[in-house]
Amino acid sequence: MPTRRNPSVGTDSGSASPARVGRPVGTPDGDTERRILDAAKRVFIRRGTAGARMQEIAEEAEVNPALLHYYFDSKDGLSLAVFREAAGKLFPGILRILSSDLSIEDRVEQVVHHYIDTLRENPFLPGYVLGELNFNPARMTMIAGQLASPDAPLAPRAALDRLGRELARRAALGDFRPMTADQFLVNLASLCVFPFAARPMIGVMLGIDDAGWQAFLDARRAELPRFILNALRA
Amino acid sequence: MPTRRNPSVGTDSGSASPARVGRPVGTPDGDTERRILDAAKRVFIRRGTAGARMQEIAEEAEVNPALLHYYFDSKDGLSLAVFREAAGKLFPGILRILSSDLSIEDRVEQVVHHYIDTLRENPFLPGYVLGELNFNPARMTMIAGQLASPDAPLAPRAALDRLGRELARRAALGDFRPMTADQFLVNLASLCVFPFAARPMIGVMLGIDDAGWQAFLDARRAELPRFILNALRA
DNA sequence: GTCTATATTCAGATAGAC
DNA sequence: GTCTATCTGAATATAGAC
Repeated sequence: MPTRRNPSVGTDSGSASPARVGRPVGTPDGDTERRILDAAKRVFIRRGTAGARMQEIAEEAEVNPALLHYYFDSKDGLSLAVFREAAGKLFPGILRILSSDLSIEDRVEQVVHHYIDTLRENPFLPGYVLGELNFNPARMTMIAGQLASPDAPLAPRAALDRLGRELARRAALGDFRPMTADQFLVNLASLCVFPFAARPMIGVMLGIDDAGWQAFLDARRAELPRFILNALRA
Repeated sequence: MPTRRNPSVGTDSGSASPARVGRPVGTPDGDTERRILDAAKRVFIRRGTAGARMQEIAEEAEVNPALLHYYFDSKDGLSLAVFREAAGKLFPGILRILSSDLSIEDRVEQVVHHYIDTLRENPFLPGYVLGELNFNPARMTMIAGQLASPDAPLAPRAALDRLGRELARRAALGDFRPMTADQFLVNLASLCVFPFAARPMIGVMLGIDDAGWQAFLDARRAELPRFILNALRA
């Protein structure tokens, strides 16, 4: 039975320079736990949780398969660690920006730019997270606590209520048409995230290749804030 | 080796009333092939393609597990049949409406109502199709031919070009801000489809239960057309 | 067309040496 | 901490009787 069951992923403050004896040739002596997690991220995102194989992860991490269990106990444990990291990239950003003191106009632009920029670098994140949540909705409540982080000091509901008051204030001023914070958030997330989740579908429907996709994203990044603010306008 | 490898799913014009001998008690003598496909749809959508088990499908269809192979050869064959049907519910509708001769305004409203109404009845469809396409993008090209059906006489690209000309005409009239048909289509699909794919996430973020979700959809169905048309307005 | 029984393959997990 | 060797269970698939 393994001894070191993974307590909770993160920057392990462990022993600085481990013995080099027995380490396979050609393998950089980086933190094994980290290497496994990074490989797992790639494989889980590529194949989905159910489709991923521990074997493939071990190969991609260039470690012995048994080590996955040493560090993460089970496939389920590993997949949870991966999901935590993935969700951590997707959720806190928008909440932080929407909770800020910027004008609604600036918040919209920042959200759009934030999402398009980060998802461009992690294009498969939305598909993975959405898929995972569909097949295993409990995962969402598991990470709910993580949503209100030091990064995003407000819990979602509190942040949304505050946003709703601001929207109502601007509506009273005659700037905006009335809209609940809930619909506003969903509209924003839909327009930013969906295109990435639907990338393969869009590619075929629009008949575009990778270059066309990048151009499409460039245009979208520039146009979307105006589109949203125009929709909001009274 | 099975004899009857499934040629192509559909209303099988097969022998009307099969012999009742040997049929398990309590089982309605409906078309077995159809029963399998319906059960498979439910299971694949619930668990994802990789997570689904032939065993579970057989139980849900109340047929002997070996029959799945008799009718559909392999798990892969069955999953393809399921995906075809699912995609057939998701794609042709929007293309048909967008290709129609209605005003842009009416087309937008019809698309919104069409999607919210059909997805309400099949809430897991988007998550399943998007997930499947993410892990197996080739499936999209496999069904590309199906997109231009008798239902939607135009191929996607042709339909979009026509739509683009109409948008340009209305922009020239000063009705709309300029927008490509590509962005227009993605905006529309995002706002209609994403909320269903993200249902579990939204439930937690907004802190709503099933009743709250239905109310949210009611509001959305009513507001979304105006939101979109307002965004489009010059 | 439907069933029982079984072959085969493979994945996740563990024991125990080093 | 890392390795080899192996167990165990499960899942897809097929053979062949009826």
